[in-house]
Amino acid sequence: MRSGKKTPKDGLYSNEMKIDPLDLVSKALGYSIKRAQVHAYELFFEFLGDNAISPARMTALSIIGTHPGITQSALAKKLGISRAGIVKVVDWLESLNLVERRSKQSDRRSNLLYLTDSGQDELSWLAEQSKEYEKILASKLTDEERDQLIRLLEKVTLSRCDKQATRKTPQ
Amino acid sequence: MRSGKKTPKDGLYSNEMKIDPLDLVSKALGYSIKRAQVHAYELFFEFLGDNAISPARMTALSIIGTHPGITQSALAKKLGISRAGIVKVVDWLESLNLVERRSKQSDRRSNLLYLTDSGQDELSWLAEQSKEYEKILASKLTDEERDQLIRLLEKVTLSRCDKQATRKTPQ
DNA sequence: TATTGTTATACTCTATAACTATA
DNA sequence: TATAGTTATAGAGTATAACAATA
Repeated sequence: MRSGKKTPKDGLYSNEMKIDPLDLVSKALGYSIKRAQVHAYELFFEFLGDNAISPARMTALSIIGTHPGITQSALAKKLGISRAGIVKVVDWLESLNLVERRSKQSDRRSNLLYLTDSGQDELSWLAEQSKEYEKILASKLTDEERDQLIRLLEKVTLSRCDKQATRKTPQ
Repeated sequence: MRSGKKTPKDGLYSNEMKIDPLDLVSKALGYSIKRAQVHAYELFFEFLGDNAISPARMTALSIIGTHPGITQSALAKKLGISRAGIVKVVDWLESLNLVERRSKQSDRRSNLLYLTDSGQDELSWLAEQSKEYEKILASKLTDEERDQLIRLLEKVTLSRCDKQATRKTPQ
C-alpha cells in the first residue's frame, strides 16, 4: 500500500493516473464516504438487532433529550427534514411512550417535546449501546486516527459556504 | 483542539465526559460520516443540477463502462442491491439509450450490459464533472488530508469481518 | 434443481401542497 | 398575513416472493 506522497510533477505522472479515467468509484472521496456510511448503517443494525430504532429516530430522541421543550419545527430543522416529515417521527416516538407533546401555553400553535420517563430510560440505554457501537465502528483505528477522521469529515461537511464561490462557470 | 491522547484512567476522567452523555450526536463517528454523506449528496446536485443522474446510477454507468459485458446479477452484487432492484436501474439507463442489454449466447438466461456510443460520451462527460465535483468536495483539505481521509474511511469500511469477533457478550 | 431476469407488491423515508388553528 | 402542526399524496429507493426461461 503506497503512501500519498506527492510525485514531483503532480497531474500527468501522479499515482491517480493509474486508475481508469472512466472509473468514477475507486479513490473517489464521495464514494468512500458513501461506502463508509452504508457500512456504519448496516453495523448499527447488526449490533442492535434488526428491529432496533433507526439511527435517525435515535438522533431525534437524543435531541429531544438534550433540548427538552424543543418545538417540532426546531427539531425538523436540526434533523434537516421537513415539518411534515417530523410529524411521523414524533407520532412514532409518542406511540412508544418515549416522547410527549405538550402544547405551548404562550403560543398554542406550537408543540413542545419532552421525554417521558421511559424515554429517559431508553435514551440512557441507547447511550450505552452507542458507546459500544462506536467502539466497534472504530475498532480498526487508533484513538488519534478516530479523532482525525472526525476532524477531517467535519472539515468536508462545513465546506458548505464554498458552493457559490466555486460554482462552475457555464460555458 | 486537544489531541486524542489517552488519560491514565480512561473513562471516568477522559475528555469525552465533557459531552452530555445523552448527546448521541456530537463527536460520534457514525453521525459524522452520515453528515458528510448528506453534504456530499447535496453538493452533487448543487453542482450537476437537480435533474442530474443520481450518484448511484452514475456508479452503475461507470461499472458497466469499466466492465463491459457484465451481467445484471454481477452488477447488482457490485452495487449491493437486489437482482430485482437492478432491473429498474438498467431499464432507466436503457430508456435513455446509455446502456444496451445483449443476451448471452452461451447462457441465454443472462443479459450482458454494454454502453452505447452515447453512454460512452455521457460517462466521459460525467468523469470530467466528477473530477470537478471531487475538487469542490475536498476544497477545504490539502492533498495529504484528502488521501488520509480516504485511507481512514476505507479502514472503517473494511472492518466488516470484525463484527463477529467483537460482538458484545450478552450479560 | 438452481440460476437469471422479471413482475407484483410493499415498506421506508422524504417531499410538496393544501388545510386548521392559532397568532 | 404569517406560522406550527397536520393530512393527503407522490416519488425514489429498496426488499421479498413468485414466476418463466434456461441451464
